[in-house]
Amino acid sequence: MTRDNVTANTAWESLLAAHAALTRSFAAEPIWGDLSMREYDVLYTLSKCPAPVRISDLNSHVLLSQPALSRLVHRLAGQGLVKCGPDPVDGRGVLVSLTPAGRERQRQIGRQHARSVARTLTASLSHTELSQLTSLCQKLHR
Amino acid sequence: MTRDNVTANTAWESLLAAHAALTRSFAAEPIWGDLSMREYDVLYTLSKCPAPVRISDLNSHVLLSQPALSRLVHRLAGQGLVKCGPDPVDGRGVLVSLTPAGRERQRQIGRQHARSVARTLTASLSHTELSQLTSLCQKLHR
DNA sequence: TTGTGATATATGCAAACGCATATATGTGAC
DNA sequence: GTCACATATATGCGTTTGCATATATCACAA
Repeated sequence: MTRDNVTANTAWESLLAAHAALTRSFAAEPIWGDLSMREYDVLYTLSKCPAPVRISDLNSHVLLSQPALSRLVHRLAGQGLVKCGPDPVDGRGVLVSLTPAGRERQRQIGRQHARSVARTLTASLSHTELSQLTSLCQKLHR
Repeated sequence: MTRDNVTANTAWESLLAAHAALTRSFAAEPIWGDLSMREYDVLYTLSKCPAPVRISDLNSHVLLSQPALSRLVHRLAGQGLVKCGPDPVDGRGVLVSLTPAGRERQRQIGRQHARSVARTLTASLSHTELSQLTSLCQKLHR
């Protein structure tokens, strides 16, 4: 294996380790109520969408199989946090959007989670380093 | 929210997105056989340990609850890929290690996976950038 | 040495997941 | 229009997960 390949694999392993450690740390925060982090992730994704989104579009943001996401969305709908409606343009699609209750719940959790993320990451990295990390990760998923 | 906090949250979101996209891409490779990526992850972690490891030590490397990891390890033992033995020093502990078959299986999958990781990451980042990413991620989980 | 609390792993059980596939709708060739 | 194929979501089902808790062992004080 070439040196570059070793470097690439080391980088991936570091990213995995950082992801696991930080995720575990955030999951331990007592801010999630009766939601799982995955459910919150969907609420968060929806909160950044100006218009209703198809389940398949959501699926490209969430690391979950299509059936699992479909059921997750319907669970959230059952709790009144999202609304599922037909897509007028494509009868196969389902358009998902936050209800007011869902938006409120996302904001409430998101406020605390954002604080926690900021506290943890700024404890390890400078402003410049955080920007570098963002830039590198963005290059990675294109 | 301060500028630094926004930067930290942006960085975390980028890392999450990169992790999800790359994980999905690697999972799609037809190299895993009858193992899940989580099961491979345990084999890989074991392959880097010179001596048998306790389940609780494994658990700090794998993002999985203790009962789930315990059952995963016993599944792997049932397939003859790992060996579980008592810890002579601490009767509560279970020491886990790769069997020859497990080591062989890890190597076989690992070879192909490492190639795939290298191909994907070097396509997006230079050698220098990969080193920077490693350094930043390592700082993150301390 | 016995009791008390901590730690390592295992187990019962309901919930959630992934895979395969069904259903419904869209798209384009003929 | 209709047939064949592609796409979006849903459902059946066996497996895996997490939570709560049980069990076994350790550490150490009385």
